[in-house]
Amino acid sequence: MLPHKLIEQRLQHAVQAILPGSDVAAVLVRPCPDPKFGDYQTNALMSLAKARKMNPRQLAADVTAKLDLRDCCESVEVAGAGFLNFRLAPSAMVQSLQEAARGEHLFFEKTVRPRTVLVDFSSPNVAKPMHIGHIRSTILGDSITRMLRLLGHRVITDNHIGDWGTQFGKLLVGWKHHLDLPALQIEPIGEMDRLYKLVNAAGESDPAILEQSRQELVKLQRGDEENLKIWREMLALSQAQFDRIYQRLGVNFDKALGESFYNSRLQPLVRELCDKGIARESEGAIAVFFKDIPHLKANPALIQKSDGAFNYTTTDLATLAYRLETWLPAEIVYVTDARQQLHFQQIFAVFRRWHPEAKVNLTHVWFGSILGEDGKPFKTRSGETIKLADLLDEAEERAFKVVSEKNAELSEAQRREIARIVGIGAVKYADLMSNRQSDYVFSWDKLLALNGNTAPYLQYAYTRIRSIFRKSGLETTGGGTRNPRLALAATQEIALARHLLNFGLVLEAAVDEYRPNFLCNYLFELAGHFTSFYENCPVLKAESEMRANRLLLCELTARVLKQGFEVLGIETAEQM
RNA sequence: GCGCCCGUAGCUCAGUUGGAUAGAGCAUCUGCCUUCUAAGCAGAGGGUCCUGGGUUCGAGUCCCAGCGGGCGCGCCA
Repeated sequence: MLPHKLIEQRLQHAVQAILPGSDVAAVLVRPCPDPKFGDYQTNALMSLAKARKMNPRQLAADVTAKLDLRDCCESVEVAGAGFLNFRLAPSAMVQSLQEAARGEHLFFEKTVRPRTVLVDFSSPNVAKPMHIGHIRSTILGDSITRMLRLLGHRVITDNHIGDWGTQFGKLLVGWKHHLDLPALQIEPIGEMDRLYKLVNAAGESDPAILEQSRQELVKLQRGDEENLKIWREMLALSQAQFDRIYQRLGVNFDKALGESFYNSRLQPLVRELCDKGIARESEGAIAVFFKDIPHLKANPALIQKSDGAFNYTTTDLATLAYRLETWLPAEIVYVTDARQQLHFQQIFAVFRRWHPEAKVNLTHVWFGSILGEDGKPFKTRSGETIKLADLLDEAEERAFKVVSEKNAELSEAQRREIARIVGIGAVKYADLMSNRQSDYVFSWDKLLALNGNTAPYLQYAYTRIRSIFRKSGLETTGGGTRNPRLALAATQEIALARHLLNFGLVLEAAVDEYRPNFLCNYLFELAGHFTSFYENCPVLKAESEMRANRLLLCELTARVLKQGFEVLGIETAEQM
């Protein structure tokens, strides 16, 4: 068991003994903010004492007296207002490193309570280019999925593609009257996008075109063969585009049930909500009102428009119900931008009335916008939305220039591959490293910077380790079990080892709050500890035992970095 | 008008159940490449955490009010 888990467990038992019946779930340890205090601390005893009007230092002393941590801690001390500081015994730290070296763990443990989680993210639209607005959802959703799976949860990813709706009326008019077939073959998305914009603009000055679009839409919805055929072709062309982007990003979905999949469920759903008295007619539409929910009081949810058509609230409700009956998830996570908060509050509120018995957790993991360096929504110079494919191309191109400068002796193919890993990694990392709820300013110079909290800096730390192993002629240390006398002496060695031990702690926090940036910060600090070690502690030039110890630290650091990157969806290169 | 979010170093941002002396990168300044990749390291300066109250042993974090900014608010998604 990892040392901090062991401490936590014993601590909870001790608290239970001193304060029978108290809720010890919140009695947790975390790394000390400053190593001078120790390795781990708990401040939970202060709040327990407060709630009981006890003397916090006395409580801490009483708990300490009940604690036996001689096998893993050098000292346990009461400090300050009632902190309890734990300093690990060097042997406990070494033991943990050796377990990791033997492959018994990588400083994290799988959950003891695996749950089924459905993650809904990305959701691009048919016949439109994927753009900058899709990137955060895609990358955050993918990383959240990877982290959950690493900790042993069962995850189903479902891409809720926008493949139905009023835009198809205009698209059909465009396709039938203005289609440029050669252009469609070369650049299908661009052509469909052009058709939509063309008809949309024409409709603004000519009501007849709008009427024509409505007619085509109605025909499609009624199952007209010709329109369905065109619609299916638009879907296939779009899916090919999505697949190319997802392949570049290394993102996979278990399911891609678009909005159209739920068409047949919408009318029955509205009828059921009306029959149950949850929804009612209002100004010609069908709406759900929330008189009893203060912040939704002024915001009823429309589930059927006055013209009889359904909207995305209807579809989302049908989708939610389908997912629940199909996969029985304990939780459904929606990864979308902040502007949809009200929408999801409405969806969740309607759903709770509709299925009050359902135990499922519904979570809206929302995120802020990507801004340009002028602080306004990120656009091209001409004011167009930035296409995702172009963004990725530019990232690779810029990375290629840097790699070529720094490492001109590598072959072009090698430099291209490194540029791909660094460029895509940099775009992803920039998105994941900031608090997802803040807007962030997109800057090529910052995300491809070679220092600071960036993908290239972290990837570089990894290549330095790999370089040591190449030079040593060893692939790895071979597990390090042949070095039972592992001892850490230099302060940089100890700082690095201590940080390695906290990987799992951080991973759990990142998953609990769906905040990959916790993991990014951890990896940045790990890379910092490593480079500091690298500068001060020669590895290959060290004498036999010290050399083996240092090689082991290198190997474990590389493994944690690689594993950390992997759950962020970022690749590593052997050299840069 | 109502609701949500934000305001931390010159700039861009972190800040984990409220917790110990508020951190990082950039920029500025000072050192370090006959030594495992200097895409690096070591160090320095730089703060009324928007303002004012409150709760608390303890507030950047919680509550209230105000100022400033972003976003959302029935037939788009």
